[in-house]
Amino acid sequence: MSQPTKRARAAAAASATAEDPAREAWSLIVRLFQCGKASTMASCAEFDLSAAQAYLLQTLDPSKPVPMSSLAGALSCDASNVTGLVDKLEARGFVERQPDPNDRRVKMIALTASGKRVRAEVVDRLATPPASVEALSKTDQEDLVRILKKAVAPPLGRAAGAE
Amino acid sequence: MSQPTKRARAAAAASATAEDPAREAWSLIVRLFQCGKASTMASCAEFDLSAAQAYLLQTLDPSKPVPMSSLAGALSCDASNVTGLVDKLEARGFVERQPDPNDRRVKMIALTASGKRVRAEVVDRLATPPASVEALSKTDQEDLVRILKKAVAPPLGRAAGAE
DNA sequence: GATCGATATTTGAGACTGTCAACTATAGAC
DNA sequence: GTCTATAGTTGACAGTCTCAAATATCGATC
Repeated sequence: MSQPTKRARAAAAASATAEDPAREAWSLIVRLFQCGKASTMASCAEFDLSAAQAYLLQTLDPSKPVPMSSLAGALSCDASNVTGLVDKLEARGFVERQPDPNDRRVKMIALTASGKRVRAEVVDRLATPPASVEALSKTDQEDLVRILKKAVAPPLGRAAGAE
Repeated sequence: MSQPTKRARAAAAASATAEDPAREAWSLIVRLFQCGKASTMASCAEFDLSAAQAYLLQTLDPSKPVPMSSLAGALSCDASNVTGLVDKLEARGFVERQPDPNDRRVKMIALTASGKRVRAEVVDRLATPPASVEALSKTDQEDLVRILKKAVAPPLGRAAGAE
């Protein structure tokens, strides 16, 4: 802790620019997510779902089918990727492709009855936080929720107030 | 909101059990991370690195080589996976395998000079938060940092106070 | 110091994710 | 009707990741 040259530069980068709390917060969120990854994967495995499949399932609104293109948008991935994921979930009877009466090009993806059941379980299971989050004080947890709510976009169906 | 049966169950699961702030916080963190994923991938692409490669680079401590098994632990993935990632980074001259004088089985992964440079840039770039985080008030950002710091494990080298 | 069971790393096979480019079918405009 | 744009699918390919099997080395034991 004595040569400002290399040492300081490395330290500043390592701690992700301490002068900007937004950058630091983001780095911490990424790290936290990463440290929960193992448990997330394990949860998915319990349902014989890959992370991508589970996330797609989670993204679906049980009460409202969405076109595949919307899914591609929500998952920020290529449309052709969604085709493959839906194929697998459809093969297991969790989702089905429905025609859109207004546009015969689009296929609406809807959860089946069994899909809704599984989705509910998956969502519940994936919400299980790593121990380090559980260990925070109730106050910290509530503050976290309050702040994070401002920072996340609303899920697929809800357009900030619509229902 | 009238039939407690299906409706309530689905709603409770969908909002990630509002009664437990830890669960809700975790769900929000996952969502937030996901919404920053696209930008993260783009940042990695700028350096011609995959997300996994960038993350491995980021995990390395510029001042201290670590055995591959530690990396596997830190990335929570199989050791054989680390072999492949290190192969690619080594081919580009960012890391090198060094012998461990104490145990000839282990290979210590060290950043090269160019690897240290790239790592610093990558770390800096990946710390760039999505707009929604940037948009939070300074107070919220600082609270976030304060709380999140308690919830993340220290990085590879630092054993909670050692240096 | 030879042997045995554990550990670090590598290799190869195989599943899955994800991208791109090409294709089909349909929509909407002119 | 013809043209251009869009939704979804397909096939080729790169990358990640896991598992099981191999190799080298360690540490302890006889």
